[in-house]
Amino acid sequence: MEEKEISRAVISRLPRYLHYLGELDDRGVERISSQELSEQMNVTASQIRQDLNNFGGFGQQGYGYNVRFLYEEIGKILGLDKTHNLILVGAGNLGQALAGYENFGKRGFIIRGIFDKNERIVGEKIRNIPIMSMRHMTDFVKENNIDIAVIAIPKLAAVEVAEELSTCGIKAIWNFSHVDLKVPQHIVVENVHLSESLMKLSYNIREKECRSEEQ
Amino acid sequence: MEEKEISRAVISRLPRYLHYLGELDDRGVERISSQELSEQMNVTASQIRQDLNNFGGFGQQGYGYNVRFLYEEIGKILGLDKTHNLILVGAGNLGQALAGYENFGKRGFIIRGIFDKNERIVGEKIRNIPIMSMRHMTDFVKENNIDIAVIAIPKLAAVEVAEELSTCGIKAIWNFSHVDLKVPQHIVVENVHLSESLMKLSYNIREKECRSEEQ
DNA sequence: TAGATTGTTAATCGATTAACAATC
DNA sequence: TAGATTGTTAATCGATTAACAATC
Repeated sequence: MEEKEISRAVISRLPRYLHYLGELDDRGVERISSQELSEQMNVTASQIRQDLNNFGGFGQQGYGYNVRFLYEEIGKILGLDKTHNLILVGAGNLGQALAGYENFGKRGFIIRGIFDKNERIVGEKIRNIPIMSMRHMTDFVKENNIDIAVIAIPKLAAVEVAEELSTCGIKAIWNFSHVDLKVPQHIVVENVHLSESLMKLSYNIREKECRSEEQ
Repeated sequence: MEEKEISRAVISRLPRYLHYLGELDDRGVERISSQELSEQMNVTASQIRQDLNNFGGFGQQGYGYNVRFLYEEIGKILGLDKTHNLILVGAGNLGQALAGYENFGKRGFIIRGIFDKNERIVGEKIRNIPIMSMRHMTDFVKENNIDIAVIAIPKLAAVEVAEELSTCGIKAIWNFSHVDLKVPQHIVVENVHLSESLMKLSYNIREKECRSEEQ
């Protein structure tokens, strides 16, 4: 639909707009100006208007933005108006944590099946979702219209699983393993590298200490 | 130590350099040029050299970089040469997953205690780390030289906990709750907002579909 | 109509890439 | 010394901010 490619930076701010608009809506706020929103979110009003105008004019001069309307439009931009079928690969601690997240379901991300290489837990259920054998993963993906695979297994296994998934029509991989997966271009990969996040935190501690010592 | 502020973008690439250098070292590679590394990592050689030279000259003209040496220097920059004492707030699925991550310990991030508001599990242990009552959290932080608190609880509780933590000498918060915490300036906050990551993924699926339809 | 606030263009700022002199 | 590759300066590109005309 859209012509020009929209920058990563803009996209990564959309969920945060959605979040704040959702809260405003919950509090019964009907309209908001870019100025007000910018103060709450600690960004510039100009940035908000620029970001939104990548996707169209959602506001009205002299009025601002309708909170509910903007919330829903951003939801649509992010594809939250559609249901996504997920599988979860890896029923370890992290996998279980992800399976337990109720928010995902609310946003239309539904886990349809869990796969684990440990045959002893195959047949069990987590949150009423069956754990199945890895052998059946690709067939399950094909037969159940699965869009997204969540990879929550160690990195060596992750590389193999990503390869298998590449061949069976998956659209995206949400990767929690600490490795850069190589997949065909038509598959989207979104990485959550927790240890990288923790290292950034560590850097910032050190940096802040140095700074305060200087003074 | 360093004079000029180093940009977020640079910092967020350091863990990835570390990762690749670690793998090279494991494979016994002794030296590497920015050119070679750039090909493996899918970035420009120029960017690698620019990034590194924010922190000093780690290479040698005509030779390149010593893998082991660079690995350790980046580790130091990221503060991985020091041990960090952590507490984990929230012993739910996510908390347990985080407690189980052996990689963190290897990098010097040691979880010293777990806190949960569910008094029934207080006294139990996860990976040999005791679960304690929330009432004792601030004292524990003070007495055990805790630098980092990992917040893995729902957002309402998270806001309160962050406030408590602000008063007892914590240096940083690793925040997994879906809320922007407001803490004093001297405290570092690093957010892991999983639902935002999933929304970005969702956007990219939609975007890629539109693009392929166009052709 | 007057006031407010958007949408959008122009200016600025910062980050990335290219180029090359320095040097191992 | 010749070749390679860094460290660093300059050029380009992109993203953010400022400004303001359009318009509700």
